[in-house]
Amino acid sequence: MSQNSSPAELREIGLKVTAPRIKVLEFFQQNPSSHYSAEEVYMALSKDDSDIGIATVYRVLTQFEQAGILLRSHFESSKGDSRAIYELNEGKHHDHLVCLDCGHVEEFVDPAIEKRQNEIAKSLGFKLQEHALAMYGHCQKKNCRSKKK
Amino acid sequence: MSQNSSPAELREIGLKVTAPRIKVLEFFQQNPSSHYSAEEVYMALSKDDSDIGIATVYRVLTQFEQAGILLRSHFESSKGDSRAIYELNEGKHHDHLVCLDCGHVEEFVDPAIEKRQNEIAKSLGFKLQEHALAMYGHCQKKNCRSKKK
DNA sequence: CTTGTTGCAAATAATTTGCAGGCAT
DNA sequence: ATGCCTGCAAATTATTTGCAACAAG
Repeated sequence: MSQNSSPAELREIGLKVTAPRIKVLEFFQQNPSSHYSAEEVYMALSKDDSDIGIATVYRVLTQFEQAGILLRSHFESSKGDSRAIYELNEGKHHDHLVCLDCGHVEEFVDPAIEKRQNEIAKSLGFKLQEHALAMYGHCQKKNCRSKKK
Repeated sequence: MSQNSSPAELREIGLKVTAPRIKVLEFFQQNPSSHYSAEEVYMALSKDDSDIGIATVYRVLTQFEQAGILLRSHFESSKGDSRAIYELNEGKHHDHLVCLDCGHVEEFVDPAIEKRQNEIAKSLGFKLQEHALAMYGHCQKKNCRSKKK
């Protein structure tokens, strides 16, 4: 049944059910709460089997983001790593804490911060629409640094 | 005297005092609390007078950022505007509130938010190093939208 | 069928780098 | 003098787009 959710979701959005779309959607559903760049999705799906072009991956990711299925972020610490990162949109808004060494991403929500943001925007005369808060630091996992490029 | 501060600062950093560097530094000093992309700095300096290459602008901006004279940020709302933005580093940390219509940038600092960030990082086992908080919304200035591209 | 979709290659956009000549010290 | 700098053009990186062949409904 979790298998069938893919085609259904796609139809609801008005997108034809094609192999590339199903593969991308399943990839994210199989790895919830994980963050991937277009290149990483492309690599993962390529190694798996058939031929799916990188351009198609970009197109599908964009369509999914516009449909609200995926969320796009950009994590840029001082040493700019300038590529978009996608994750499954599980409804609940959250911010990110990224490990500068291994790339591990923790998600979190803080009511106090959200509240202050709204107050600040209002006091400065802005109609707040969205925000992006990313914190960068060093995690303390044993396997940290493993992803270091 | 404010004129002489430029060459002095450059020497302290160990960079030779050259025309491009002086021009870029003065450009930012003449427009404090303003945010510019490499392209905008290049345009502004080109229109002014002599020939300074865009590559040199990028090199100088990078050097100034590494020297701590400038701060680099990336403002990316949903409709990704993917270019780096530089501003004079006036010592005091702050976050940004960007108008999605005219590009106007307001700076702010909120002790409550800073405090919560540290607490969150600690609770998740991270040694926090830096963070980037950008809020996006609509300002209410009369001349808003003028910068809309 | 008919229009949406895909892979490939070429095109963009932002930024970086190689190189030979110039300039600051 | 001499090594740091600069402009120009070519190279990179991330992402987008044109196009003809192809497949979903």
